[in-house]
Amino acid sequence: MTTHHSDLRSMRSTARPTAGGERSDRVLQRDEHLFHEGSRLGQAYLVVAGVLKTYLLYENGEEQVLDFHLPGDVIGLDALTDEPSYCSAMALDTSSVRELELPDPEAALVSGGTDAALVLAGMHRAIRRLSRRLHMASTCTDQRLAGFLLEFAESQGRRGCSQRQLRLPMRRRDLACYLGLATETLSRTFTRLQQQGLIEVDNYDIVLLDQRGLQRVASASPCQTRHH
Amino acid sequence: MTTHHSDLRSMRSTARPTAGGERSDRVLQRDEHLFHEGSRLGQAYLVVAGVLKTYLLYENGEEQVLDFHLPGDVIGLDALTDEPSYCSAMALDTSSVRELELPDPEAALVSGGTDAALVLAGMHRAIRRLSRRLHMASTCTDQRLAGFLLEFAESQGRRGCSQRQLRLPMRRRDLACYLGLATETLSRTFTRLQQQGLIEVDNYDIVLLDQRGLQRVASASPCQTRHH
DNA sequence: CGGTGCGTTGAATACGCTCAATGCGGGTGG
DNA sequence: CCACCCGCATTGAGCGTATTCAACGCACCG
Repeated sequence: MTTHHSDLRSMRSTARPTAGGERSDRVLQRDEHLFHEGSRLGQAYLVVAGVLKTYLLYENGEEQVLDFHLPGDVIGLDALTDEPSYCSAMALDTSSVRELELPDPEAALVSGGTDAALVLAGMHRAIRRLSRRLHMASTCTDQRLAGFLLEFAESQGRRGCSQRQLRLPMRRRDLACYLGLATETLSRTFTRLQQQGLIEVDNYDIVLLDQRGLQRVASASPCQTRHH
Repeated sequence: MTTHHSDLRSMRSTARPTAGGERSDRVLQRDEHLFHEGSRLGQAYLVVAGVLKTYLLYENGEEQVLDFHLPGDVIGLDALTDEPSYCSAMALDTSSVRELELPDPEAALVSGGTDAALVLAGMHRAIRRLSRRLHMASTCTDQRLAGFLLEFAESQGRRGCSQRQLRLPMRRRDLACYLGLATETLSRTFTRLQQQGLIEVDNYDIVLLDQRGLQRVASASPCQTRHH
């Protein structure tokens, strides 16, 4: 989970020394990965020396750095959920990390369908979502709105409603604050998508005319903007 | 914690029905708050009808909407950590929510210094940090870099190092990806802050000359940009 | 009928991005 | 030891996009 700037003090108390003394540290060379997105961790890591970054890579090659990790930080709280890691970790310089034994309570807590596991999974999902939105925040407006509409449609689908016809439950101002835009810009973006024949806008009622087209817009690389 | 689009299915299993049958739903009018930032929750809420937003308000009056919550969503997983809620929740329209009893295991799990509580607190912090960065992502470059430098200085302080003289452990490209900028823009921003006498830049070595000035830049309102 | 809230549209500006060139240090090989 | 290259940071010019400020349209309501 990439706990940000956790201090040693708090983790020491949770780290359970391996029977028989200190576990040896693992050394990473510059540009070497500690783990990759999607891998199953099994344990967290304490950064002992050096510096690492956790990051996400997107389809179009863009990279979103999530955090930098300096000595004393802990990486990979992910490991506590039974989900695969949602990000990659790479050493920016020669570094050294120590594996942390996960304390027993979590081991029990994480596996199976315990209540706590559900909560952890929920927070895990929230972090993944926020990371994705952090990246979306530096894309062009069409991309952001298209992405939102698709996601909203999907959530409507999960509720058993139409995935094509949407009724937005929020005012423009709130949606603008959600997407990080000025309301005027949001408005213009709606009409632009409409002019491209991707959606039909009638105030709060939106029809997704071309779902595939929206997908394309939502995941376009930055420079594809200028062809029209 | 604002669990995003958790479905009913998974939460029903964790909700413990109050002894003696259904708890009555609480109805919120449009623009009415369910809870405010900083308040202690004690329980989570299931959205039954209507729509709510969770959001953060910043010093300068800007608002960052974190999420919209539709029927079936759960708000306030925050309640599981013993931290006060880090965001506010407001009804965007007449809405109805149901209080969820927290299952016993968490009650025990959350209180005191259990290991699990540490982990939850860590994830909680991560979510708060990401939310903040999400908002920073739509501010001007000076603000973003100033904010980063101050935060980095503080983290250095916690490690017992100088809070004035920094040695950045990452390349420009990584920092740019972290801040959501082009490396050229980041470079220009460094020199701009230097020209303003706020910092001194020598490759990876940065000196914070005017910490208060940086604070001011970091938390400026959007239109304060154009006075110089 | 005149307010008020909200969404849209228009014009001008500012800001960050792209592409290209330059600077600079640290390697490597002749 | 020097020449050259390579990676990386910086600087410059031009451009595109989002923002700001302003006006207008429209529905709702007193």
